[in-house]
Amino acid sequence: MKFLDIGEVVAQFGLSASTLRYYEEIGVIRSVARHGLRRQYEPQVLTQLSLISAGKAAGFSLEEIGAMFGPQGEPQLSREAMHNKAEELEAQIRRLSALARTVRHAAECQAENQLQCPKFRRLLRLATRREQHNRQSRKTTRAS
Amino acid sequence: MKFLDIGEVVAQFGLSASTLRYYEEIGVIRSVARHGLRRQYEPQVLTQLSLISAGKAAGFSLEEIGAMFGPQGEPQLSREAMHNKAEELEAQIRRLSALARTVRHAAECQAENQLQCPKFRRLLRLATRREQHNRQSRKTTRAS
DNA sequence: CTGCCACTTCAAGTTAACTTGAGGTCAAGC
DNA sequence: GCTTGACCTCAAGTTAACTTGAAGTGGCAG
Repeated sequence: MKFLDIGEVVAQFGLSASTLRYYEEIGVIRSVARHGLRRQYEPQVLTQLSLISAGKAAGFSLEEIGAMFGPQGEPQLSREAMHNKAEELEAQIRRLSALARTVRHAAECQAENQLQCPKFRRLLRLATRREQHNRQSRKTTRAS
Repeated sequence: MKFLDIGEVVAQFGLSASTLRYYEEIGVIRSVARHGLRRQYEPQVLTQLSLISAGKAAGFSLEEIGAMFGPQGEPQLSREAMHNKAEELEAQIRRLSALARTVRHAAECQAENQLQCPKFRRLLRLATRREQHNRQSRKTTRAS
């Protein structure tokens, strides 16, 4: 088994070394050994970092993401939990799609002020509907 | 013209009063008058808050969002800028869709450890591709 | 006219997600 | 065997986005 030095992970994935150490400190990734002082990572960690980065882009906090992995770094979610996550993602996608349509319309709309355009307002209402239950209301600490 | 008290905005939109004051302080919304000490908002502000909340859900910072409004609170983006925003949103949507598909697959996949499943890894690579140019690399301050 | 209470300001605190800096370690190449 | 440089630790700093708390103000119901 060939392990990866932190520098190799940095080179291959593009996050800074301090970020990787931070991720390890809060438990979202782990190193499997030391070479002298130096952390050694399994090549798997690159896949895991992809997962983390995708999760972050989807609006999950590192804490939430960390909870999705088992002690050995394997994704550990029940089928039901995963279906739930997929639901959340799809809801988020619907909202973003509505927003994208809204922005497209605004770009083409003739009204000099978009807030006056009824179609814009209707689209906007759609884009914002049912947002209460997502990142916004949880903890109210930052949202997104 | 009927103006809204901060409490009415809170009641109708669901953000806290301190958040509204904060938004005003950093310039993403504005109040148009005072009644005694009390801020008075135009009803328009509700639409604007929808826009802000949608933008946040899409991963824009309040600073970026603030830059999308003119001094009177009207959305002020060139057609080109709006098309660009729409592109960004659609790229984000594609990534989220790939992620959602990945999660769905993981939920149904028979492999006991998803990281071993080749389809999962391929989906994951798709979900993460070309992510460099988004929120991640800007300022590196928080990402997501 | 009095009191209440929904607002106000301003300073300081909080949380997540990192970064920075100072000072230390150690394997590998010369 | 010495130096070098890539790593290490630990504490403290930073930024965005808010929240909290203390102390004050003023319209309006009674």
